[in-house]
Amino acid sequence: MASSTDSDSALRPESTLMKSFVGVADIKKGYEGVDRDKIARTVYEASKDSLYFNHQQKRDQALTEKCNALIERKRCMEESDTSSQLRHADKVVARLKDNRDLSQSTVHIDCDAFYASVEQNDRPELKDVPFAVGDTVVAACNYIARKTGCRAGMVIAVAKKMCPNLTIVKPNHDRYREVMAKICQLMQKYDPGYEICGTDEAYLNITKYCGEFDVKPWDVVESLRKAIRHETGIAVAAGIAANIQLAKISSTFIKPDGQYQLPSEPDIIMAFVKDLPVRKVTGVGYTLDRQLASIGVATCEDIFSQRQFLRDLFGDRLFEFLLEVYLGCGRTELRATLEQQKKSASIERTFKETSALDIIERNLRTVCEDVETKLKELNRAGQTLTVKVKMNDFESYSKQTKLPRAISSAHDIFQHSLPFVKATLVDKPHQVCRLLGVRLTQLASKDYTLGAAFHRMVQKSKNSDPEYLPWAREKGRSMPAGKRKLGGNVENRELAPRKKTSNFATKSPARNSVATPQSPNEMVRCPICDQNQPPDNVSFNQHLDFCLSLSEIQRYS
DNA sequence: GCGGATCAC
DNA sequence: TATGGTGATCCGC
Repeated sequence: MASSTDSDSALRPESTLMKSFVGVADIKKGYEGVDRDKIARTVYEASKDSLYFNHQQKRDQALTEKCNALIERKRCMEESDTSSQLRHADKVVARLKDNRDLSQSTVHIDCDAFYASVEQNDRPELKDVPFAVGDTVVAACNYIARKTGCRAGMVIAVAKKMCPNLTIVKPNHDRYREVMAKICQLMQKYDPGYEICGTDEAYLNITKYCGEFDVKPWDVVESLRKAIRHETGIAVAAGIAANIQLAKISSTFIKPDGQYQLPSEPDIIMAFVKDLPVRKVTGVGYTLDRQLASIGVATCEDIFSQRQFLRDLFGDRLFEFLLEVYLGCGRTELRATLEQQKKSASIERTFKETSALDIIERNLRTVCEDVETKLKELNRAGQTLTVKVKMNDFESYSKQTKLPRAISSAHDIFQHSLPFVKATLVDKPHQVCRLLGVRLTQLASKDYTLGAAFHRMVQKSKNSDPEYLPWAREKGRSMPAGKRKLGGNVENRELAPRKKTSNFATKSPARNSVATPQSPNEMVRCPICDQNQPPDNVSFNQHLDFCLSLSEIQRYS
């Protein structure tokens, strides 16, 4: 194992490290006939002395060890009796077969080299030159560039080495969103419950549409593709199959342009999947592919022949997933994009490496402000905070904490994040920081956060009883000047600016001073503002915090 | 609940 | 001239 780090063996074209440099060029369209060794060598030469290389090497070695452990465990199993595992696997196969639903028509739409296509349409002069869209890292490149080995994920400096006359185009995300919105508009006609996946892919279930208008899936997809082509100039590949996993594979079959329909018959599906490399299946990435390969699973058919080992080696979830892959099972219900609600909001940013605390603090503050902006757009606040710090050596550390209540202001996020960042820096004294990230999860509707409660109260006081606010009642004051605009805004904005109200949310007053109601159906009267409140613990305590802090605001305004 | 990993795009 | 950002999920503890 240790010998795998020897420089000569690592340099061999077949070494796993070199394979990792080839990256997605291994499986993507446009790289047929491209010299993979050349890609690997160029990447290697360009990065061999960097800290990034060391990190990659470390990861590669860890994965190699994991694979060796799998091989060893499989050998142990082979020496013992695996008949019960085999029986179990067959039982699961039978169950999955029984539950298989082949009645639906699902479609996968895949925009060809999306960013590159959009740019090429907007700037015809790019048509005949190799170019890549990206900013330090290639996000997408056209087919001319792919021929030279340029690929997504490659550092632009390296891509230029592979392709000296490569033109670089800065990404224009607003424009891509605009084009995608147009495409969505067209898809809506066939399935309003369509599901967007990333920036350039989508799934549809057109079963209902086909039934209603008595049309064939093939024809529906043909007109959809034509419409997209006509309206946006983008070529799309489409796969039609019984579920979205199969539809996706089908579309990559026909890429970059065209459509492919996989008949919904068990035998045909199984034959279609049989020789497919598992790496082509969504959900099987680089690492899982290597682990599977180490125990003799390269194609979907191999999953079946090794089925008695998979549960012990990979766990229940993965075991069942793999059997589904073998059978060609998949999802047919879509998660409608229009109704989907986000589960997290995060920002992470790489910057010029530094160990200066003041700069790091400034960067953290910026990150927190951007998270605040994002939460505002979602009208959400998050109760679980995750802070991430990546060091110079590309090792990253994260800390997750569940907060006593949901937060959303940059100030609050910053206050909670800073201690962890500081602790990490102290922990790794010789290291330099290169990235900071902040994520909020457990997103709660902003209706139950302080800012929104404030907003509602202001609305109420404006619309009905001007004497409603406690401080107004007591002292006859109007709204603090800085907050006045809140009342008139359409969107639920959070309290801003921060300065005057800094202890509004940070210093949280005693939260457990009042007994909470027992009966779930009764409203409960707040002892401070005298208004009825919803009876559940969480929102009641939040309301209480809020009312208590109003007196603070009053003091400072 | 927490931390690390993986995966997709 | 030098390795991204966002969101989701899973595993093991």
